[in-house]
Amino acid sequence: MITGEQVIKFFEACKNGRCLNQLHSLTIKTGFKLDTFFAAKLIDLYSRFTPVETTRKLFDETPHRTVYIWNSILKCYCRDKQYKETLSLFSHLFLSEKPDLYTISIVLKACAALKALNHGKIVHGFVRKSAQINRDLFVGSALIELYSKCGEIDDALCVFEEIPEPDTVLWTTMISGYEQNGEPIQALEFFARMVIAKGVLIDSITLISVVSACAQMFDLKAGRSIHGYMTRMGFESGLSLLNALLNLYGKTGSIHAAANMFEKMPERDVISWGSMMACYAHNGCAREALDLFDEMVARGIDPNAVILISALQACEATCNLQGGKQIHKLAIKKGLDLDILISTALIDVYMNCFSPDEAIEVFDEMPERDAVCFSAILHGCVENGRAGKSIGIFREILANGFQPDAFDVVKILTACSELGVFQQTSCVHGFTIKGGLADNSFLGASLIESYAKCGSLDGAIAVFRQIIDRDVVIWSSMLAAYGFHGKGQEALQLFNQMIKHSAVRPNEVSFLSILSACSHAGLVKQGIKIFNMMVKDYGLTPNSKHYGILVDLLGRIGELEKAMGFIGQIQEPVEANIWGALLNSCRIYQNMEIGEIAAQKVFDLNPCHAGHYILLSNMYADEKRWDNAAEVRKFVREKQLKKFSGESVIEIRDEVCSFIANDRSHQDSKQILELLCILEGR
DNA sequence: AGAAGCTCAA
Repeated sequence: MITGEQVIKFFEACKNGRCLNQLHSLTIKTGFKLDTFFAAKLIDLYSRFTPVETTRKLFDETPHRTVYIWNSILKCYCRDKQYKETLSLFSHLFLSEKPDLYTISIVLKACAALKALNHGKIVHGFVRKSAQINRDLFVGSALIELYSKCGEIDDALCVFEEIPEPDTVLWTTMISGYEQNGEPIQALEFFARMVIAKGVLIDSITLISVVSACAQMFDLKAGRSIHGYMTRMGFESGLSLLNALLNLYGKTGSIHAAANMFEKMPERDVISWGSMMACYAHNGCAREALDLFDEMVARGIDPNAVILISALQACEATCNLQGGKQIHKLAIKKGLDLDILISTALIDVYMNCFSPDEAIEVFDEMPERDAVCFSAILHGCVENGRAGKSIGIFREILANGFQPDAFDVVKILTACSELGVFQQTSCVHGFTIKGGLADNSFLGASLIESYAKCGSLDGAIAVFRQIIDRDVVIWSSMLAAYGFHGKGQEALQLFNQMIKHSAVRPNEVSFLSILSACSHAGLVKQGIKIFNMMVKDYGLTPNSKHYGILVDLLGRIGELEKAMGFIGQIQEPVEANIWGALLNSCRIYQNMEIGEIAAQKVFDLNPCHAGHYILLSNMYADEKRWDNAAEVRKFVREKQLKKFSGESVIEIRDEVCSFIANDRSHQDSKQILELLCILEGR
């Protein structure tokens, strides 16, 4: 017969899990009936050292189950993150046994992890009925955790306030609750309360949350003073705490402080490496982030999803497609490629590296999608000239019940403008009104631009008129809208209305719009007057785009030398099209001298643009310098330069057709007519 | 008899 004392000794020996099998076989061999104490001990040991299934088997074989035994199996499932199973077992337990403090704290933990607030509230109700459970600190901390994980931090505070003498863990749970719920100021205020509270010790876990709160606020000053406090109180060690500090310095852009800390750390884990990488990646040192990633892998540290995301962001920032692809492969190898955050990071990398097809492939394979990844693919498609695809994505966003934000709508309007699709623009307009986004000024400006670019000046005017509170962005976009349509006089009228009858002061963009409108409409004198107004009356500094238009305007009235003089004043690198505009004017006024200078500049800046060579060739021809003309044309032939063709778009029902407006346009029109016939026949 | 709070991305 085995004595109780022997059993206890055996359990002591089993604490490392090694003698577990012997213990179990002993129970079977000796025919020792599992009394409840013994069974409970055994299940508890099994739950620590064996897979859940094995423990479950033992549990199922145990005939008489005490609360202690139930608790062991509940803890086992909870530790294995099988929270739903934990709750389902709890409901079974409830039928036969009365849960104790320990049961309740496990169940509350499962509710918190599942964010099952209603379920948790029922358990809370049960807690309140028992005075003993209600004053238990462990249950209290589980309740606070439940409410704070479910975003109900006020309810968490209510629980906390009811506890007469909260201990360090309870205080810390509250502080971290505020921090996790994006309320770092309250977290620090709570910490201040904790510091002056009597008889409560602050430990390193408390400080982790406090430091994180400082990091969340990007408050280096507060962080430094906490660091100072830590030094005074002797909290200079602890990996997690050092990691939190590393993150603080990283978030506040103190690269040196972070790198210094990282170097001096006695030990580092994945989080240390991840924090340091994120610090580099977010502070414009993407190269260093990737170097660190390589070093980490070389040292045999296994990168997790967070690390891969940081590495992908570093690739994105440096347009490192090769690196991105390598990390993609690694993610596939680790089975992380379908993770929603990894997939989103991959989409961002591919889109930023001008590889929309790869990004779309990643997107198509995602098993589940959230609003963030939809935005990523939408923005990426628009940026990469996949306007048609982006409209499909936008429909998918709506079909999946996600609410696009103003940024998404601005992007989709860019796509509409690019395609020139009036009906789509009009639909999106309707959506902005329904979605309550009509107040957004950037969205209003996008709508104006979109309508104008889709050929509906009336639509643009209607949007403009409906906006009561017009800011400079709205005014500028309306000026630009008149400009697109060659309505120079209307643009000038609007500009006068803006500067005389509104409180809005035109900025650089407004001037660019009005100057461009003048240029398109051939209002040369007015344009030059407005340019002078911009510099003298408004004290704004023109950039190369403003100068470009001025050069064009001066060129039109033959002030070629003056125009060239202005080009000399441009501070930034001069774009090819500015010299191109001057070259064009030189042809009109037959000024070969300046024309040759402009041509040389334009060829240097953009050697592949056939149109500029043809222009020069025509100038030589005008002067009857046939040899020079032929020479230029021969050059174009030899280099196989082609003139870019203009492209037109029409919208038939919901099909978008584009055709190229060159000598083949006849064929294209025929195709469109055929398409029309098919559609009509439907 | 058995127990709690935390750090890297988004």
